[in-house]
Formats: sequence, C-alpha cells, structure tokens
Amino acid sequence: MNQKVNSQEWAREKIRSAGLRATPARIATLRVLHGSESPLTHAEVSDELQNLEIDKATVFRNLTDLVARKVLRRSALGDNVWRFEVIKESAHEHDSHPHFICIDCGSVSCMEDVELKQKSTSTSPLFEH
Amino acid sequence: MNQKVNSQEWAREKIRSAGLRATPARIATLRVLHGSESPLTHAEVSDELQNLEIDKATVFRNLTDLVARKVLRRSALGDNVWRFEVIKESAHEHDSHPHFICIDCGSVSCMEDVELKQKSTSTSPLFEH
DNA sequence: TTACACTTGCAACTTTATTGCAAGTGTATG
DNA sequence: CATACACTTGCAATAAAGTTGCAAGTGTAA
Repeated sequence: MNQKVNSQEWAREKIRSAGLRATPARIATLRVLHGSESPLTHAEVSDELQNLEIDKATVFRNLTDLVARKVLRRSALGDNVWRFEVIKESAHEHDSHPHFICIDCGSVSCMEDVELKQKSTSTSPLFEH
Repeated sequence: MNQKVNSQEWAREKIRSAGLRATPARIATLRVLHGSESPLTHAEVSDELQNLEIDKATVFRNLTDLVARKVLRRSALGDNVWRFEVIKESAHEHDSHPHFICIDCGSVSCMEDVELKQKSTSTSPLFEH
C-alpha cells in the first residue's frame, strides 16, 4: 500500500510542478507510464485505464499536455503510432535513447545505454522551406 | 519526348523484372517517385496521379507491392505517415540513408552520404515476445 | 468556502490505411 | 494474333489513430 501511495504522490507532485492540475485522470496516466518498462501507445495507456472510465480524448489531451510540459517524451518508432514514456531525471541533460520494436509482435524495448552517433562525410544538407 | 519515353520504359522494365505486371497505374506511380528528389507520401503520389484518375486504394496496393518486391523503400520519418522512395541501384548492398523532415513545413530531404552508426556500450537488449 | 480557469466526457469528424468483391486487363501460351 | 486466366483495378465500406467543439464538472488559489 505504501508503494501505491508513493506512486500516487510522486505523480501528483510531478504534475503539479509541471504547472498542471493534479486530476485523477492525469495521475492515473502518469502512474501507468511510470510503471512501464517500455514506451506505451495511447491505446495501451487507455486500456490500462479502462476500469477508471477515462475518455480516450482525455487521455490523448493529457499525454499531449504532459509532453508539452516535458514530463513525457513522445516517440515515433517506425510503425506510425506514437509512444509515450516518462522522461527520466538524471545527471545527463537528456536521456533520449534508441528503441527496438519487434516487427512480429509489436513489443517495444528501450535501449537506455546505447548511443547513436552520426558519422557524416558530407557538408550539411540543404533545406528548402 | 525522348526523356518521357525513357522514363516510361525504365519504369516498365523495373516493374516487369520485379515480377509484376506493367499496368498504367504502376508505371505512373513509379515514374512519379523516380522523378522526385525526396520520399513522397501516399497522398502526394496520389495527388500527382489525380489527372489519371487512379484510385487511392490502387495506389496504396501498388506502393505496397513495389515495396515487397524491393523496388521501393517505405520509411517512417517521425510524423506517422509512410513515405516511399525508389531504391537506388548501386555497388553498395543497400542504399538506406537518413532523412530530415522539417517540422514546420513537413518537407523531407534525403541525406544520401550520411551514415548512422551504433555505438553500444551494452550487451544485447533482451526481448520478450 | 467560493469563484473561475482549467479539465473532462461525449460525439462528431479528419486523416491514414486496409479489405472484399465484381469487373476489367496484361501477358504467356498456343 | 487471339485467347484464357490470373493478376489488377475501382468502388465502397471499414478500421485505427488522432483531433476538435462545447457544455458540464472540478481543482485550487485566495
């Protein structure tokens, strides 16, 4: 029970300090993502929250709000569905990392300690807006 | 006119040698992509083909078929819309390369001569199916 | 305790992508 | 060159992801 209270309080504080109201929907959403090892899609988060009867539009808006306030990160992993994960607080300036997605079952894994590096042999690409 | 004939014949041959029938819809689709500097979305290809009155489902299926036959590559560039481009024939085994997408206007650029390299400090990630 | 801006639920809607099926058409074969 | 038949296409319906307007509800500063 203590664990649950801690998670609840952690989420509330996280949301409040991001400048948002700590509503049940937001707290539940953040707790689901905090308890997940890998990024979740909006649909997956909604499924976890189904017993709370939180509308999918509300979940979408909350995920978007939390991304805007830098509490969550939104990633596109190659199957054209957004995935969300809690941005970890750490000594590093950012904790962005690669993800693996299984093209068979769709499961996603985080690769926290892998780093992608650009090896360019060219000058900067040109853009045209 | 010669240019047009060449492009037409090039496309026909490309499709035939991929084991598909050289239909007008396929030839036109491939020509559009061959003439484009950057990957195009299905919608963009369809727009180019609007005067030919080719159904969008047909365009989707042809794009998918050509991807399956390794004539095209399908990429997800982070905005959750598939983009298609002709796979270039070259000495290299593959010509996959990074893309830049402008988050303002949505334009996409190919970075042919940039290479991404993985710098891992970890053992292989574990998967669970 | 209260007012009010912030949130939510609901429903309608948009965009992207997929699928079933009958009608139409490339092309290998004779 | 004619033909059969598997391959393609057009149309329409459907699915899934994501967005939006608005009235009703609620967190929180004061």
